[in-house]
Amino acid sequence: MRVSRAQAEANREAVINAASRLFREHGFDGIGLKDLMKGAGLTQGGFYKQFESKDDLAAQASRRAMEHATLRWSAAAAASPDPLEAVIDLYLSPGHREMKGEGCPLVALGSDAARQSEEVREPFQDGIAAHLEILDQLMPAAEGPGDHHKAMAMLSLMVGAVTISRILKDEEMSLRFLSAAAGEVRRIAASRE
Amino acid sequence: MRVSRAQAEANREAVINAASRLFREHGFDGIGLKDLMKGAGLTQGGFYKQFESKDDLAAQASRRAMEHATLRWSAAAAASPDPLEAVIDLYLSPGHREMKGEGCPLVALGSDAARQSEEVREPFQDGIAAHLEILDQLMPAAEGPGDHHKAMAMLSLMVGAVTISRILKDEEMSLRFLSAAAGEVRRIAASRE
DNA sequence: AGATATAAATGTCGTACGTAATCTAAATTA
DNA sequence: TAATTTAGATTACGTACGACATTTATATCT
Repeated sequence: MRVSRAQAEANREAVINAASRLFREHGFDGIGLKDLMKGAGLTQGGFYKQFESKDDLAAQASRRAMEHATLRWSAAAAASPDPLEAVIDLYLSPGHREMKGEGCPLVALGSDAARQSEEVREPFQDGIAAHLEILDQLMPAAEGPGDHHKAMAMLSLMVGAVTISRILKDEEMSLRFLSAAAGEVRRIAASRE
Repeated sequence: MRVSRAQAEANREAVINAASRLFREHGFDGIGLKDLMKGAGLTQGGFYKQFESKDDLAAQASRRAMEHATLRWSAAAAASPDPLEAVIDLYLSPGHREMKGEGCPLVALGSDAARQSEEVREPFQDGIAAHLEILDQLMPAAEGPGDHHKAMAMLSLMVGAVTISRILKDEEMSLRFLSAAAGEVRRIAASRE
């Protein structure tokens, strides 16, 4: 049964949103079209009326996820008198570690993404660039334009730490990775040059 | 057709070695039993005589991969007058970035590993601990016993940087992530306290 | 030589992605 | 408004491949 154009558009959005969560939870290869569509309350059949392929959906869902992550960072930064500390608290926290489906896509899908097509990697690249811009604005001494040396190290450190903290079974060790990373992120931000 | 006990053991080793490479190249869900066995020159039929399940093989292949990675670090460190620099050169290099199948399992499978069973995560945890020990020995001022604060930050930074550098399509940006990470790893190692 | 262990072949059953036919209601046109 | 066209959604299907089990033949070991 056909639905209104507006409804169809809403359905498409729902599929992208569901996929952006489900891919993060199960990996790109860990979930099929049937369950992706079911996650949006639809059936598999209509999929190819909305998307070219699973890869196409993966690219759109990745973009959505990266944009949400960027927004979370800038919202947290804007809402706090100490923006850098707000981002650190948000990201290097046990809460974020548990948010596999809603957390940072670089953590949930980073090693997966490296194996994907260029269409899927592109939104990751754009999101990474956006994260670097935010990090640069959080630092006291602005860097040279387009340098991003410190921001790159901070982002790498944060992504690596949460990734490792999700692997570890040892809860204490997992938490120590997060706080060690938090300490060094602060140090990098504060360092001059 | 049966083969000698020694041959059977060699076959099992070959499967584990092939799997440790193939899982890193394709992800745990990205390759099936048939191709894993073919990678060792065998057919699928004999699989369950050698392994309990795919998960069992994933755990053994992950352990093999992490142990190899640990050995590569200590070998590089032992062979150089500047051990820390040797590890940095080995790890934060374009060469390692391209070695998806033979490189660090934390980079190739990090976000995958976080979704796996405890049997698979355990070898990752053991390998992470071994890496921390090596890093601590590379630093001028030894840390308090069992602290590993700086080593944790260094490992997180290195893993995150190579992961991100593999995602990026922009070659220059990818290289800058690696050298930014190298610079900050040196800085962390040199920092006192 | 006989018992046994093992690799290979084959089978099962579920699910993967993608396609096609069908249905229904919205959109378009007259 | 009524007739026609178009398009979103559903069910069903096809082919391939997923993990895992069973059977078969043969080479090794007692």
